[in-house]
Amino acid sequence: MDEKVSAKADQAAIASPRRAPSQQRSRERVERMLAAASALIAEQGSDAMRMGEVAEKAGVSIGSLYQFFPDKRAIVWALAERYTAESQACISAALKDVGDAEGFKSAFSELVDIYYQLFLAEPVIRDVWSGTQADKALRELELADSRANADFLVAVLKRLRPGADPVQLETTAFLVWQMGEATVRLAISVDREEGDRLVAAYKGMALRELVGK
Amino acid sequence: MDEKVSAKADQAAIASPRRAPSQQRSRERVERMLAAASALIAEQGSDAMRMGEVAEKAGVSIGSLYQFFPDKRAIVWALAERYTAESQACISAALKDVGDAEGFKSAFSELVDIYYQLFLAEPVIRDVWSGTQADKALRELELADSRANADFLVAVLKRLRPGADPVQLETTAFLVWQMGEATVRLAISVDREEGDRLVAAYKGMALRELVGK
DNA sequence: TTACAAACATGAGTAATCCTCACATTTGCA
DNA sequence: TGCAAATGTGAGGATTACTCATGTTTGTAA
Repeated sequence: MDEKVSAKADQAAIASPRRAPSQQRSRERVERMLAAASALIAEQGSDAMRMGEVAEKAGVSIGSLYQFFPDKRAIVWALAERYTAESQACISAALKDVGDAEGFKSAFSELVDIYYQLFLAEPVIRDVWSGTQADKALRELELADSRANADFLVAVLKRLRPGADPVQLETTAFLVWQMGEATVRLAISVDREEGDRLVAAYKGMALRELVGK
Repeated sequence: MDEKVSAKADQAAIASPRRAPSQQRSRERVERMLAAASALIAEQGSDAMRMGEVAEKAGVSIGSLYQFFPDKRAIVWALAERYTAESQACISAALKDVGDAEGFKSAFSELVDIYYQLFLAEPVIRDVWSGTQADKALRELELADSRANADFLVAVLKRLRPGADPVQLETTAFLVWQMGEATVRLAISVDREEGDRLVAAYKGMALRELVGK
């Protein structure tokens, strides 16, 4: 009972540590668990995902699941972290070699497309982020991720527009990036045609904002 | 069991109908239930809200709760619907008498401020919408709400820019409105100073997009 | 090879929680 | 006043996240 109380009091607490898999066998089993969770989330959403189903689909016992994941949220978190790392790598790669405004425009446009395709291909991503608002820890992971991504934008923009006010630049970049994430999430929940229009409209809006008309 | 299966199969199903309160006494009790739920959501979030607590706080039995709300989601839905109605009224009022571009600018700016204040003052609102992505029915309510609000914008913009392409206009208005909601939600989850900056940046961005530079 | 500790695996059981249902009480009205 | 419909109740059924006592496998040092 006292355990439950403390869990409530500190909702943002990171899941208490569990053994990390150190043997080949267990590493493979953990992979299977994550793959099973991913598939189930894609089917029904992370909320409807049942720990028993994850275990069954992964071919492990329920106890093994809890050997490596302290609770249900930790599984979602683990998947979220993977996508976060993936997206950051993708962004830094896309923006690394931008030299002028034209280069930025095409790099940014391509970046948005990649994101859009990623979300279209992996409905799990959206679902992994779905609990974002409800789960404080996930919300903060997402915010940190977004800031990190915006920082890439800021770094590039500072090169392109040396005279601009840094605070203004950071605010704009952060906002534009958040808008991009919101747009993509929105785009994949409407029909494809409208989604494409929305993404295109966002691109124009963002570019006007970031590099002027 | 078969009941459970059907519930899973149709996650978006609106909660099965329950008796609507027809007597004065029960109407008051339902109000108390919603007030209790609202207070609990403000404290701990809708996910942590316990039906037993709602009943206790409202001074009714658990059975009475289920007399009027088929399930937990229905309570959240009921609160969400109220805010939806409120916001629509607020928007239509703010945009009703807009005549020219200048009038639109100030009306829009004021509208955003009102929204921002509303979210700042009522953390329940954010929490009510927090499950939005996970809960299909809520997600669709939010989308419908957003479209309805964007339609107000479209109507005004058609008056201000008669020559513009209607599809383009609708896409932009819908996007800008969604961005606004995302901005406000973002703004209240960072510190006040940054939140203010983000909202201001959004206003500039949206107005440039909607009525040009 | 063998002994042994640490890592790993198991699944029946515990606790928390949503929701039902059989029965009691109150209200509006003929 | 009597009665049907509306409302009120809370113990208990059903589901599910998570634990733990116990058994099995693996790496390793003698």
